[in-house]
Amino acid sequence: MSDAYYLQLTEQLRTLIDQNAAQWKGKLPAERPLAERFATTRVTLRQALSQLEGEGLIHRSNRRGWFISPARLIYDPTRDAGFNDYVRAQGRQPRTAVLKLESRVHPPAARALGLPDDQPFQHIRRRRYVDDRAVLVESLWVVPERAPELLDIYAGQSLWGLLRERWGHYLANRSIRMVSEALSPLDAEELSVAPGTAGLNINRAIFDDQQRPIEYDEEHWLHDSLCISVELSGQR
Amino acid sequence: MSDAYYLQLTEQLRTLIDQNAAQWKGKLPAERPLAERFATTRVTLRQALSQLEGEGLIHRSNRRGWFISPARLIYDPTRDAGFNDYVRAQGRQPRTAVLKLESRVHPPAARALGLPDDQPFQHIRRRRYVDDRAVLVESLWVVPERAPELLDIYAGQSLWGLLRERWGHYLANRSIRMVSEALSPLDAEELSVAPGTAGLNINRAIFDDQQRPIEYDEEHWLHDSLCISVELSGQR
DNA sequence: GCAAACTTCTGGTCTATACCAATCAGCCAG
DNA sequence: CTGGCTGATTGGTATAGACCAGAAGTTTGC
Repeated sequence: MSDAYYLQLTEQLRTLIDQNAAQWKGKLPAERPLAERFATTRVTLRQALSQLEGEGLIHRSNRRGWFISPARLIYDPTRDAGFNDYVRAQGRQPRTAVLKLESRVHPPAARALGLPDDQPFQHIRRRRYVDDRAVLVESLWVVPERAPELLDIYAGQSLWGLLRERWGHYLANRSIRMVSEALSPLDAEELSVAPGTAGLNINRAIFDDQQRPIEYDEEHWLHDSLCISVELSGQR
Repeated sequence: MSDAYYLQLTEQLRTLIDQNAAQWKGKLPAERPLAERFATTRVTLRQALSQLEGEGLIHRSNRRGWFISPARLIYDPTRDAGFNDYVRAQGRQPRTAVLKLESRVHPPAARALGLPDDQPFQHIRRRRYVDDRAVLVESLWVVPERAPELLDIYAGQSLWGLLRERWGHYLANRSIRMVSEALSPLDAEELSVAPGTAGLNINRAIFDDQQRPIEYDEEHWLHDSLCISVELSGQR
């Protein structure tokens, strides 16, 4: 094979990680020892590590080092099962941190819901974890008339559950958009990753069964932490 | 701002590209002149370019240089409108190249369709273009009983159209899986991009209205060339 | 007039080295 | 035992220079 050295390195690292995952407890050795071990420079080593990062095998957090990525979370954005149920059903531990609660305008949400640009929303920003790893940040923009006093009540529970139980909203129609992205500096910081880390942006506009707008949802996921899965029946 | 220089560079390049897109006709100047212009090294410049690549603003092809990426294709993997219709409806020019026609086993397809591992399939591999840019490669694995002589007939047209018109199959149930990935060396080569380029892997298992397996589909897209969009109604 | 051969340009890869800032582990004082 | 300080470690960033192989453009030769 006349492949580039960093590609060979990628393969060697892959098997090395595979073999030593248990004893390393999820964290790779430091870059300098690793580079020395393979008789190369950190630059080339990092190129190889970045490959594995792109595949979703490893990731880095802050400046703390390289970590082995857990299995992807299987996620169906078309269903309204709550995040918590989802994660637990896959034998993982969910957690949510509320970052912000405020009332504000947000033209992108307004447009997606067919409302005027100056429409105010109740804005909830939260960060979600799986097994103590932050995997996404999201902003929820809820139409105030549909859920009065939401901001006073909300404390991290399932929003869709709340909408259903307290205000009797059934989320019937939704329009979903998914785009790969590079995380913005803000999103990256809130997820403790480097700016520009690969991410997946999922936006949802949700209406009730009478086509009334309920909420707009902007999610920013780490690219390696989810596997989108949709089951459909009926001809389309 | 105390940001890293390469992040400032990213911003400067962004505006530079924005202003000169027309006169450059989609192709950026070579790396060396660009690096000199910003009084830095190619290494740092490439770091900035890679950021913009991650955002989907620019891409590179082969060793020919950096190019400005066109708008993303809006794509609904749950509908069975053909690729050609799709692309044309968005004012773009579709094209398909057939890379391979053969009969072979493929355990992943078999498993997804609930068939034994040694089940043979009719395998079609094709590359698809939008406005002469290769944006995806895909492998289709069709159950032979459902479409006899497919390999003799097939010449690049819409497969789903063929299945419907010639064999009367209505594709009723499907299970779709989407995962971000790094393109494999093979996929990367067929798309004329560097190995490990960011991609999006979309797999579909498709059944008819009697739950009989029809085909399995593995698509590998360039990450910057599509925007997934799904419209749903009815509670789920 | 056209195809083959050659040259130049360009991105892809790699080495060696250096400095900074965040992190972490260990020490020390209260 | 706790909280703050400190120094070593580590990832992130950057410079400077080099070589290779593929792509593109130009010249040559029939």
